[in-house]
Amino acid sequence: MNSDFTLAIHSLTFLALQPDRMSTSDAISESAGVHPVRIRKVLSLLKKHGFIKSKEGTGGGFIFALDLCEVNLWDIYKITSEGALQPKCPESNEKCIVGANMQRVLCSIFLGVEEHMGEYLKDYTIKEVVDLVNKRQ
Amino acid sequence: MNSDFTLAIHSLTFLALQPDRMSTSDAISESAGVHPVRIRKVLSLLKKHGFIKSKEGTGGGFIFALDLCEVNLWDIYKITSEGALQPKCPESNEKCIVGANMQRVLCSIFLGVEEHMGEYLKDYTIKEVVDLVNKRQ
DNA sequence: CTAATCTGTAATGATTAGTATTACAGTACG
DNA sequence: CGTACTGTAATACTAATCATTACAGATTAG
Repeated sequence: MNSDFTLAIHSLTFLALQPDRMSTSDAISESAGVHPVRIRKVLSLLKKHGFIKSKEGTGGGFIFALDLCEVNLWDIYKITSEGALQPKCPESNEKCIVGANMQRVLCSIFLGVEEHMGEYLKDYTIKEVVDLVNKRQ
Repeated sequence: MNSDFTLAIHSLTFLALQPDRMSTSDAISESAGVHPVRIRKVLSLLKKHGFIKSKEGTGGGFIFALDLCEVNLWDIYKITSEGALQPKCPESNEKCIVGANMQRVLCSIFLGVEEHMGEYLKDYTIKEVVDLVNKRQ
């Protein structure tokens, strides 16, 4: 799994703590320790799904578009990393009963895992993450 | 995540269907569509944890050491891929409250996710996987 | 209107993770 | 002995991830 998921969480948490003004991709990228273009790519996704708004030009940047409680980690996972759990199986041998069926079986298992994980992630909203970040300063 | 986890499941399922004789790493690798050395590396792990036995030399190979119901997918995940969910965060900025705390928060969240996934995977034993593989031949 | 400051995105290059391959030592058997 | 295996290290290849460069478009300040 790439780190788009964690970068999205990082970005949203950052924005959550600056609710009154625009934050630039430079500021967020400095906080997260990655390249600004990378952050803009992630933010672009988040914008497309309506979690944040953006504004170009001087004084522009990004800002939260929803209430912190309305965005949970499962929403974020789905748009950044859905399907990432399943390791890609090489084409296995159709002549072997195991090879011929394993891929199907593994797919269904991993789908189940992801779904199950979803139930867990739904319980974490950005509000909760913000609270955790604030807890130990 | 690399595919050691799925290769381990594949190998064990293969062995489960050959309970009376040794299977070689070549046979398993052909079924799984990967290189024999790779399979031997995975099998080496499984052996170290007592799931299978091996024998060198002519007529040697690998064979299941336990009852199929005694091995569940969580056991296998733990020895092949524990911690693999967490994407590695780059060193973030200690001067920013988000950067300084996000890593700790994400770690605890991912630990929770993995633990939760464990509850799900514990319900799948190799026996169940074998049944699924046999279902549609 | 022009320069400065942003987002948006494509394209390229670097780095790292994952995998295949080679090589060879060690064990067992006939 | 020679053959057929496991066990493992070392190297090479490939694919995924990430950084960087480049530049077009939007917005604002002066």
